[in-house]
Amino acid sequence: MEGGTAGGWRPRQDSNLRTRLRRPALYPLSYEGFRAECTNAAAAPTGGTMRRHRGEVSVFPEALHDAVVAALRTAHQRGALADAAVDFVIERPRDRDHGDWATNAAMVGAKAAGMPPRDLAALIVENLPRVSHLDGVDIAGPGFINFRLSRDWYLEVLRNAAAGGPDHARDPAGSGEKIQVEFVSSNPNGPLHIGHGRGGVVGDVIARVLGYAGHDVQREYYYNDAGAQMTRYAASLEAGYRRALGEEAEIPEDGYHGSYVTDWGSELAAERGDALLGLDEDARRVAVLEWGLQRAMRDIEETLEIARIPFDEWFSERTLHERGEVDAALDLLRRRDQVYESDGATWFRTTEYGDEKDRVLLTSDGRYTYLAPDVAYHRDKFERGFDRVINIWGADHHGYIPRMKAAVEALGYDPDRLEIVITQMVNLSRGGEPIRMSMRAGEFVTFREVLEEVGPDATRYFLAAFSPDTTINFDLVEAKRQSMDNPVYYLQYAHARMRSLEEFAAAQGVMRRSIDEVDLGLLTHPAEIEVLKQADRLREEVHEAAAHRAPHRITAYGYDVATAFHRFYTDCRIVTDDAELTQARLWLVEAAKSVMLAVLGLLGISAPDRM
RNA sequence: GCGCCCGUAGCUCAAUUGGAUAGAGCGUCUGACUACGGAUCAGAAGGUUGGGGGUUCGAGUCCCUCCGGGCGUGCCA
Repeated sequence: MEGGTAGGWRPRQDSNLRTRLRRPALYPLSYEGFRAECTNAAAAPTGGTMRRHRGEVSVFPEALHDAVVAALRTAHQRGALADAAVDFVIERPRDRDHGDWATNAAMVGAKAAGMPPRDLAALIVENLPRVSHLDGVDIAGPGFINFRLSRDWYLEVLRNAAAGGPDHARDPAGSGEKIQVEFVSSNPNGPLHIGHGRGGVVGDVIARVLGYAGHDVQREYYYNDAGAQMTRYAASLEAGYRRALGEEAEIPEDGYHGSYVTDWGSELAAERGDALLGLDEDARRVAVLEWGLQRAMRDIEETLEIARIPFDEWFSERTLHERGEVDAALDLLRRRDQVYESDGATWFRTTEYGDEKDRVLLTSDGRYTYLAPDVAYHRDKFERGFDRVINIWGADHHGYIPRMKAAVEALGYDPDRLEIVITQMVNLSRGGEPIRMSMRAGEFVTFREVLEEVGPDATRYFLAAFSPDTTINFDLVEAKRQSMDNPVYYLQYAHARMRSLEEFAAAQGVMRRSIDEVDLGLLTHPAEIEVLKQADRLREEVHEAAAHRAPHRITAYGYDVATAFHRFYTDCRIVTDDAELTQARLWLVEAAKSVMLAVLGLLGISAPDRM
């Protein structure tokens, strides 16, 4: 068997099997690694193609990559090509009329081959080995080689999706990395706002997508239940409490002025009466703080539950202090000579890692800055054995990336294992009227209120549908309108139609036979095949969304699936007098339902039977 | 000033991370079921991708430079 080091045409050592499926764990960067992975994963090539785990039939685009490499080698052995390396890709053509897959191999290799791209393309096609389910190959444009798959392939896709249910394209648990996704992590001193909501939905969908792609995912919420902001919160809440009891009390200038402070102050008064007034100042402050912490956490947890955002771990900053991890982390930095004293404060040399200035860890009056526990926290994360740690942060925190990266590196970990996803801001409005948001200064619409007004499905769709890099304008009136302004209903309606079809068929006395007894070859209508072509994209779309931490690709894909199904529904009557065709089409509906349920599940959106 | 994000159709956004003729939805206009749900489907119009320069077979995408918007830039969190 040819090894990766054999002469002749080959991918460059660092070349990337650049399909739309790209996670290293499944699709290693080098051709050699790729081959080794196949062997190790008990997914060795069978015949000209490969089969994956559990009889999964997704052999593309890998089979095409192999075939092109083989063609290049054959051409080389026949003396038609000089020895060279080429870094080509197998990808979806942008224009679907060009075929199912395409490669740029002839274009990127033309220079090394010393021949025009189209000539090299012809040479490749000439030497291409047989690939099952490959129905046509042609050369187009500047030298693209386009591949067309057979209808039989898509019937395989149907069988796989129909039999496997919503998880039919899921990669085996643990086949990827061990990843922690930490998100929301709002301080427990008030309700969540829409920005937290966006981070929550983005983090949640990323976690779901990573899990579907085979990664072992842990979801974590880190809350700062220590530090100066909690003291200010307690002081604010105490003022609210005193007012509720009829006393004169001012919320401190640097405190929290939202209406919830008044509300929760009244709650506290109702619960405890004036009992806290009898305590000495320190005891009272502690009591108020503890009550306020619980109250805020309860509100946050309830809100996240409404939004269907679960967490595996709620991580308290206090526990870091209590276990001495903050001091230990600082000691470690001292031993590594990463800190120094200046102006009475303790500084961290983050500039040595590319930060624009050094940062204070211990203030001149001996208090930790927020950075100190954060350093300890990130050390704790990596000590827990994650291959990768992903933090979802709001845009207002982007300035902290360099120092966190610096901390991770200074602690001795590869900073690339810490990844920060920044979500841009959300501007709330109602009917075009901007709603000003200010956590500290007063009025704002909470995330919970948005969920209650718009509904979790529409809210989640809206917050997931845009690239995290895009600033979102979230209009409450638009978002809850049940129209095309919010495509979530378009997706849900597709599913409701599928369910409705099942019921209709049953009411007509039509039951699905075993798929093995059904002639799927009767499915020839373009709208039928289009549904299957969309279904075939599920796995690669998940991997793409996972690799790029891009939830919006799933909403876009779901839209395409729904479009294909609605078109099919319009063009092809499913339940007819033709019993055989009815069977085939009912199975097609079943396959489409698997895909739709997978998408809705990844988005955390409900799949109603009727609407 | 410096750093990060953004600038694409009237509006809201995509664009397989350098691929082929830049795509969707909304809005506008024109159409479609005597049976499975019209929250549907088909079609049309709509673009100098903010401006300029560069890199190469090829640029919305990468580099430089202007212009405009947002967010940061604390011994606050």
